[in-house]
Amino acid sequence: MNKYAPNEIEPKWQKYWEDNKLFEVTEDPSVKTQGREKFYGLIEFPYPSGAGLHVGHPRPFTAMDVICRKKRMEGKNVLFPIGFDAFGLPTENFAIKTGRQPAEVTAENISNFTRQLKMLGYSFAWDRVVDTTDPKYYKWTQWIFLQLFKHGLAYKKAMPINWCPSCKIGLANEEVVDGKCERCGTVAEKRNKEQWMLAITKYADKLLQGLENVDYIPQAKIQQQNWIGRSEGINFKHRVKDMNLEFEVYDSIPQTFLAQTFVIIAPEHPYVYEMVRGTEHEKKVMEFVEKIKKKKAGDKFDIDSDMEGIFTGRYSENYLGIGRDLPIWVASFALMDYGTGIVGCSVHDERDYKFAKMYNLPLHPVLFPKNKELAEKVRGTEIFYREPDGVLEEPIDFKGRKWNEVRQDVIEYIVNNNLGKRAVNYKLRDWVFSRQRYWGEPIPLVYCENCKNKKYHYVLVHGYYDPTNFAWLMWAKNELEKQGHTVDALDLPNYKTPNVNEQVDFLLDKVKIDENIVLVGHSMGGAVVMKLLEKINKKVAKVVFVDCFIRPEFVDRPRPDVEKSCDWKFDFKKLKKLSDEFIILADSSYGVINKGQDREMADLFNGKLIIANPIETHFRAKEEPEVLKQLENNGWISLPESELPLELPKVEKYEPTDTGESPLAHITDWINVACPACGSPARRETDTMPNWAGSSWYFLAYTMMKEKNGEYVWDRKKMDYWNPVNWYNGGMEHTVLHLLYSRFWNQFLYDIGVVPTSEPYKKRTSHGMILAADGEKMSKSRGNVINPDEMVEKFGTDAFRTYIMFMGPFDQAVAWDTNGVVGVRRFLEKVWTLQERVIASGAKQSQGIATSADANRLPRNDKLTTLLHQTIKKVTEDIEAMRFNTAISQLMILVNEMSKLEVLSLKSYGLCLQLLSPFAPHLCEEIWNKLGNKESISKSEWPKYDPELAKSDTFTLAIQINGKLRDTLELPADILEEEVIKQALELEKIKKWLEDKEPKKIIYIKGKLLSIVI
RNA sequence: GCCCAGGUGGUGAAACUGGUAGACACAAGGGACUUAAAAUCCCUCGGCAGCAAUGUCAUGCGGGUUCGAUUCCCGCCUUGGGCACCA
Repeated sequence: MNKYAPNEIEPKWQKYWEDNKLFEVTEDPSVKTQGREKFYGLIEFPYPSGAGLHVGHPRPFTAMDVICRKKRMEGKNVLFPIGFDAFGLPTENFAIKTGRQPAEVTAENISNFTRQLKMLGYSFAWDRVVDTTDPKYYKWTQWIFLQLFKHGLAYKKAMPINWCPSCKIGLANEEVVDGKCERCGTVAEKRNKEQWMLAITKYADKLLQGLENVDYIPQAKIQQQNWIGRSEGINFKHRVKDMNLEFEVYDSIPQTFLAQTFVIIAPEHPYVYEMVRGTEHEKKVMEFVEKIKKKKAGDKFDIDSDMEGIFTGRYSENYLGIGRDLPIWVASFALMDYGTGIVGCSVHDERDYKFAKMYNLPLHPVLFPKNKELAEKVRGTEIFYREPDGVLEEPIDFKGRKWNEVRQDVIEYIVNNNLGKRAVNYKLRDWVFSRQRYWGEPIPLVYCENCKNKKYHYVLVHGYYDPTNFAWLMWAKNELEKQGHTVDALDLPNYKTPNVNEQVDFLLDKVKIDENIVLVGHSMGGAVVMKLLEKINKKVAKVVFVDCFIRPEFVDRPRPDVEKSCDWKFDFKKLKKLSDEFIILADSSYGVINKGQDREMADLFNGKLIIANPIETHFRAKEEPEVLKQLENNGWISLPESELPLELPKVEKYEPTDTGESPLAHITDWINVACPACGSPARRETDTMPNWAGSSWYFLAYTMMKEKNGEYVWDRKKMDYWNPVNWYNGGMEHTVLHLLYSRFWNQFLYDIGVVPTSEPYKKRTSHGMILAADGEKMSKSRGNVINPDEMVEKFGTDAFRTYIMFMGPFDQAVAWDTNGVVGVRRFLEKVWTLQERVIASGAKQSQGIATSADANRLPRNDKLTTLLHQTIKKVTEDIEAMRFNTAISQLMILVNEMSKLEVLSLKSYGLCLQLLSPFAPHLCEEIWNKLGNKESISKSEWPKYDPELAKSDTFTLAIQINGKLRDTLELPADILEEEVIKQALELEKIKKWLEDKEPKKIIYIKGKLLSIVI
């Protein structure tokens, strides 16, 4: 027998796998995959840093490799891909320092990572490798962004960024240490900059609901839910005394509404100035506002310890009609972007309480009024009542009633009595998508002044029973006219008993239709717009449908007049060609038009679907800003899809410009382009996308068809076969943001019909970090990084992999211990040495080895057979549950037992190798081959255990007296309870402990324990 | 501060669903083989008391539920992850 030489056998088998394309897979059901279930295992693709792979990476990679190797042996068609998430700060900062091209550095890093990953023997489908910085890849990242833009989910907003006045560069949060620039130590400032935002908040509910049907580890689900932070509360209406000003106050704990004694408003709120303008309070209040704004802009602002406020001099008049006026304060801890930016305060909130104490504001510890109606409804009301102005010091006794029951009752009461209306709020904020950096995907948009200033003629068409002065039409007309457009918003004839054709003729008579027209229909007005278009058959600039329908089906009540108003037959093929832009605006509450018609219309027109939260159901309010937003043109024009990818141009300097724009702003040839819409001079967007972008859809890229030239083709058939991902493992540090962002993109892509499922990942698990030997995080600066190259060189890949799986529970952080690798290497040596005993058994090497079917033919009543079957069971179950450490310890127990035997059957040894092969694939391939098998062990069938053979025929009974272990007893497995008790009570030790006392109670846990109480 | 997850021998840890706490390894000590070393094999290995049998304490700390708690409940201490421009 040769010595175990991993450095010889490992490269040999890696080459064999690669040459034979063993882990490349096809999704063509007609070829190899017939009748086989697919399995898509995914790991978070690495960021190819210059430092190379460190031992933290292999933990999740090895885990998923073990799972995938096992699934393959179980007969699944397994896709296990790999790629590189290569855009981002570290490479860019390296480029700035060294003056090298980021693309060049990235290519080097990727090639080093590839070498290391191959060295570790992973069964990756290397033919599908992706690189987010490859223009062929980011073509689709840009394409997805354009879809988001076209569907109204990308918008610009002024947001503060960190800015170093000395380096003249925008800083990432990470680069600001103690409020100072990481590189030069200058105090960082905040600067306001227009940024592209993605409206992830519009998906808040979907992202929440989607969690119900996925199998994520509980922490991940909870973290996602908490991050989205949905709360259902009440918006209370307030009126400012002596002013014509009303506002709404959002309260997520409306149970306490009557205890409110003051109102606070966020310093940034525009109403603050309104309220104090021209009063004696103006100067002081506005100074305070400025001070807080500055404080908040700094890094150190702490919402709780920096609490302060100032009285505005204003009162909320006759609060909720109960005859009390509440003082209105501006306070540092009121947040503009949560709720309405105005908070009603009571003693029941810790912050409010602290604030009230600080400024000596009155407190009413009243939960409910002595209101007869409510008292009857909420049984036991009096127990919640306290005298006004008495400060509540002790907790409230709810006498068994649950907070939530009380809450629902109170909410109902408030709504029924018109004191406020239901409102939902989320903690989730929109996603800041712009980066003023070089090394990211360019945002494929162009800003065109000419398009922005272009004037249109708007035709606003109202619906059934909606005189124009009731809905938003007159308001929108006014707003659009202010912007210099011309508008027709006419009252249609006979709108109470409408005839669509009559209305169309009426409009044709009054309005000249040409390419400069924007048609806007509200509700039934949509039908008028469609019939009008059909009749004139001329192209218009834009068509907007505001909660329209193509069939008169209603959610709330039937409308026979509407049903009769036209034939409800439209030529969508023809209509579709009559404008380049169709916008379908739907009411998210679906209070009038049923869900589904919006999607259908968007499909029929190939239009942009926007699901909005109108101020009133069905957009009945006088002012609907979302409608106006869709009508306005902000000058941002998307590149035609055919011009993608928009490639990153090469630049000389990677530093941003002094103005805070990205380095791309230096390149005038690149920036100045002809507007794709009108041809006049326009400017490209110079911001790039964040690192999150490329990683928000990479799991789809793996399943896209990649052509010989590396071009990706969005092939639905292939995507439908592989998606969703069956099992996604990643770090806990990614369970909030990355997971949420990629779920958002996937849900959006599902909504526009280009991916098969709304949720991208069926199952999500997480691994713990590998720490350095000193228990600290591994980092270059600490100098405690362990390099896998060195480990593989010393101990071999198999020992390295097996140790990583053995070192501790997979989901917890563990410190690296090189000594531990020694122990595992010893174990593998033992496995290798066992070959001798197989040969000694007389088995011929040529005869081949056991398959799982043969396992049942192992001798019965043999201790090793029982252990072998127990091991098959345990290893199979443990891998599935990611309990790799105990799977390996079980294999160690098996191998220790085998080592004690003089002769080992070929069958037993073969089974042992199969079970070990996912962890130590090279070693097992080598021995498997030496034993005479022609095919790779990965092609063999995963062993199955026989439950009968896995059972032992005896067990050890533990005997407790008063909960303490006093003796044990070896008994046959099938013994009856009476016999157990009889035998136990006869034991000398037990007799001694009982001292002739009669047991009060005897509890028998079958096959385990007997508990005697005296 | 807020959200999430941990805390068991000298070390990494194990313990199914509330049922013998410390499996499997590492380190350490002792022994066998060897001229010697490496490798391998055997033994010991949570604390305290005891020659031993055995007893007793012990799963971050304090309480509770239970015949029985590392496991469930309440309070506290502590370590790690995330907190929106690191990825």
